[in-house]
Amino acid sequence: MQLIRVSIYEDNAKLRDLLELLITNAEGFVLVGSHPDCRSVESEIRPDAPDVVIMDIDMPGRSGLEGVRIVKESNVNIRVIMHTVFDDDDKLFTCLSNGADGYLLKKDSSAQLVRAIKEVYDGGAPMSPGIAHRVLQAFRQPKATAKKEYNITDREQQVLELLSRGFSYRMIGLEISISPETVKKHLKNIYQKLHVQCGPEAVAKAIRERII
Amino acid sequence: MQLIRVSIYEDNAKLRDLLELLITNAEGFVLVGSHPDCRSVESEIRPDAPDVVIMDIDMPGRSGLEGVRIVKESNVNIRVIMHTVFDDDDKLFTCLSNGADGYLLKKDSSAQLVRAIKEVYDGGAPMSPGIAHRVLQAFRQPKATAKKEYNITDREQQVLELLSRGFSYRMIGLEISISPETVKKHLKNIYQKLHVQCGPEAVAKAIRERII
DNA sequence: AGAAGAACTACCCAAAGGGGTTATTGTAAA
DNA sequence: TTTACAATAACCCCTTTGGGTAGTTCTTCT
Repeated sequence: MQLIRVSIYEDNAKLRDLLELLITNAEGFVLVGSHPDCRSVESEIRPDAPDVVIMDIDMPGRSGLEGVRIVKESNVNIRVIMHTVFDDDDKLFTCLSNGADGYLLKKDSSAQLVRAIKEVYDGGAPMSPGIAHRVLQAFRQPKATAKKEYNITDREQQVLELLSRGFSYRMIGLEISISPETVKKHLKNIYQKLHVQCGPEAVAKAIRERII
Repeated sequence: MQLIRVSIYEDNAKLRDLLELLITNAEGFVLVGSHPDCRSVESEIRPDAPDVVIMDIDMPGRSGLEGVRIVKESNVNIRVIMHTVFDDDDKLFTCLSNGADGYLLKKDSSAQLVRAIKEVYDGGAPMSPGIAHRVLQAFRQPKATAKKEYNITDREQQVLELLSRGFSYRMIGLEISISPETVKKHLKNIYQKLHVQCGPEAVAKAIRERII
């Protein structure tokens, strides 16, 4: 069986030593790199040639948020597991959009970390339970929530939707068989309800709040 | 320790029996319901009062896609684990947006299912490795991809971004210190490149294609 | 029964948007 | 060195947008 090549990025020397020990002694792994920060990731990643990178987020000079992006840009096949104390949404989703393949909290056990490395190597996406839950929650449709929040009526939503598809007031009126003046009135109400000034801003807000 | 109340929705009688047996014999669980389809979820969910629901997707009459939505509408605190042979993206993401808390494939082992029930009850989000990977991939930013696709320049992107925030041509010009006429010129080019007719449509497309 | 609000229409008017055209400058690729 | 194109700016001209105001009808809630 092929050994899994693991590289570590972790600024805390004690924890880094611990991780080194863990990887070195675990069955099936070989430690190919261990670095205190991401300042030279670009030049380290080629000689290390890891299969899996364990990446802390909070490091001096250059954070793991950038680190994961750079590693993934150099080679998408390298799996990156974030390993951090942070569990705030901002950092989490930044990591994910930058290409992280897993997200573990430092409070998780060594055994879990070892399992996670195997899992990510096999094409999985290991996450701490709470993290996984937050990720799934991001897919939940607030649905009518935002629409209700702003008191947008069905008709207003329909007008907004047509506006976002490039229809002029006149065309919207023809499409849903009302006067362009009424279309205008609906939009005036929409702008008030969404607290925006104009069409483009309304469309942007409506899309971002999932109203349309 | 509190027993975890589990309810099953599975049309295959053999598998349903197997699941019943599994739940009944596993430590810490109590089986409170077992149904061959979702046709009467609304009326079953109250008397069953489950903590966790195991839900197949492909069932006669009403699919688990609707099932999970209905369960979650009745009570968001009930955790729902999808349990299916399907692993196509469409069904997966429909489940998630309908509120599923976990997603296991039937090829996974009984032990994994038992672990998953405990995990979801504790606020986690158990997923088969391949599923978790697909979920994370959905967060990956195509980033500059769409921008490149349409040949949108940095300046054009910047103008578009300000437009989406409700700035008029004049205000955009003041903001980035160029003439409003130049702003107009940039937008004319943007509309051509994005194949749209007007501001609202451009903003809608730019957001949906992740250009801004 | 009365109040509230959604949906509808209309008019005035000023500001903004958007198509077409032309032209200069700087930078980067061929 | 030519060529291409991003970024800049300006002009004409017409359409569209959006604020203000005022009013009708219909449904729904109290």
